[in-house]
Amino acid sequence: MGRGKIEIKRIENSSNRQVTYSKRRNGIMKKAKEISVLCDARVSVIIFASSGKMQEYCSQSTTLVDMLDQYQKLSGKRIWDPKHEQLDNEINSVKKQNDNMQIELRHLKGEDITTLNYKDLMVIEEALENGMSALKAKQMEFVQMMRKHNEMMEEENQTLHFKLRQLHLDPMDDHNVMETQHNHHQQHQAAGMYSNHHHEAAAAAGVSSYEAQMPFAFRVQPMQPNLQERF
Amino acid sequence: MGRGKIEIKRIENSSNRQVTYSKRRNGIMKKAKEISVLCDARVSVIIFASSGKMQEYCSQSTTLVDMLDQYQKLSGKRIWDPKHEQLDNEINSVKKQNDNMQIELRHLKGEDITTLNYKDLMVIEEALENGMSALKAKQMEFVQMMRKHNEMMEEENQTLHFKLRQLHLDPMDDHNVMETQHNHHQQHQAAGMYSNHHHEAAAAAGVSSYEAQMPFAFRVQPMQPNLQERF
DNA sequence: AGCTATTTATAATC
DNA sequence: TGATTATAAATAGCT
Repeated sequence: MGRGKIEIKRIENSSNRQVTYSKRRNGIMKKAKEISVLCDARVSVIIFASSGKMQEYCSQSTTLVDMLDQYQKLSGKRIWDPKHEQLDNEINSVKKQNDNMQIELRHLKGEDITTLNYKDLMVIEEALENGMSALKAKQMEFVQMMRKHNEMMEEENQTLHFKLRQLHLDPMDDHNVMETQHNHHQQHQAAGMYSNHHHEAAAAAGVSSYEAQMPFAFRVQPMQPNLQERF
Repeated sequence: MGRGKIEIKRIENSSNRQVTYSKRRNGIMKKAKEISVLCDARVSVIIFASSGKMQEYCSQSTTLVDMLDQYQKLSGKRIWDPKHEQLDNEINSVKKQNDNMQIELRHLKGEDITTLNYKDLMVIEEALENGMSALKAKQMEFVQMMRKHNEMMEEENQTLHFKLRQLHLDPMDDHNVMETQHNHHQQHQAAGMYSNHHHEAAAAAGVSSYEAQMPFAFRVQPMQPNLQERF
């Protein structure tokens, strides 16, 4: 129905194809609307262009889901169920993984091990020992970081002491010294389990006893700001 | 397109309506096929007559389910049952659990701990220590079980030695003694890492040196049959 | 269901 | 793209 008759086969000219697609698609949609009105029918049309663009029509009186539900009933074909099955399988597989991990986790935490044989226990022991040694290595990193930090503080401390001694007659400075020493005690407590490492570091660095007992003194800004929040 | 023009509104004459439905339905299906061939399009048409009768068309190259899947993606509308959503949620929740467990597991194994802060490390350390101590307790159970078993063997051993001494002139018995001692050596090797525990146990029990060097002798049936397979 | 006069869709063209 | 138009196709009303 046009200036010339055409064969029903793929239109090779891509631009012609696009034009024809658009015209005929509109035609189909129009026909779908018409039949649904004229004949009281329910129609669903979904159409994808080769470009991937989609267009749909669904009669006013109904919804796609309703139609598909009825389609399933009448055709006996199952639209939803394969999808359900797929999801069910996925759930089961993931749950299985989950259970296995949970068991492994509980074993590593020393739970539910009463039924294990000796070989299983050996495997767990090895895992725990590996974990523990990696952990200790990481903890040691922190300790080293702390030591280094403290050493720097010691140096700064000494420098500041020296400068202070040169100005020891200024009463304003004396006042400051008292305040900073008060702060220092709070910090020392906050350092918690690492305060003793600090002393070791001081001893190892060969500083005097008096200076070793003055950690963190006179500090205003932390030299490694991010260090604090990691502890 | 017919002998007369018609208005697009419900055809009241039921038999006319039925005839028109049939003709136009065929027309739509034909058009659907044509556009899918001419323009390389994928088309799905589902149509229900007011009588309830259904007819469908779907392009050769595809399936209804595929089209609906793509429809969902492109339109964002949800076709699939609420049940699907439920399943999807379940999958996501289980996967999340899964991920968390995996992370915990890796941490306990000493993996991926470089980014952790000190508090996290302490938590892991505590878990590892708990696990280790539970493990050691369980291992100790095995050792105790083994000790007990060995003690019983020692007793049995002594008894049998005594009985054997009373019969020492019988040449048939002498022959038996040689055979059982041969067996005993094989068993001793098979005991593996626990052979030394056995000796300790024997020493702790206060048995004589000679008897301590004769473990598992003369045994025909294991006294705790299930013990074997747990090692 | 077929037929056919007529309307409608659309291929070619601008 | 969009409009036009000659022509093919669809189909309403009839049998």
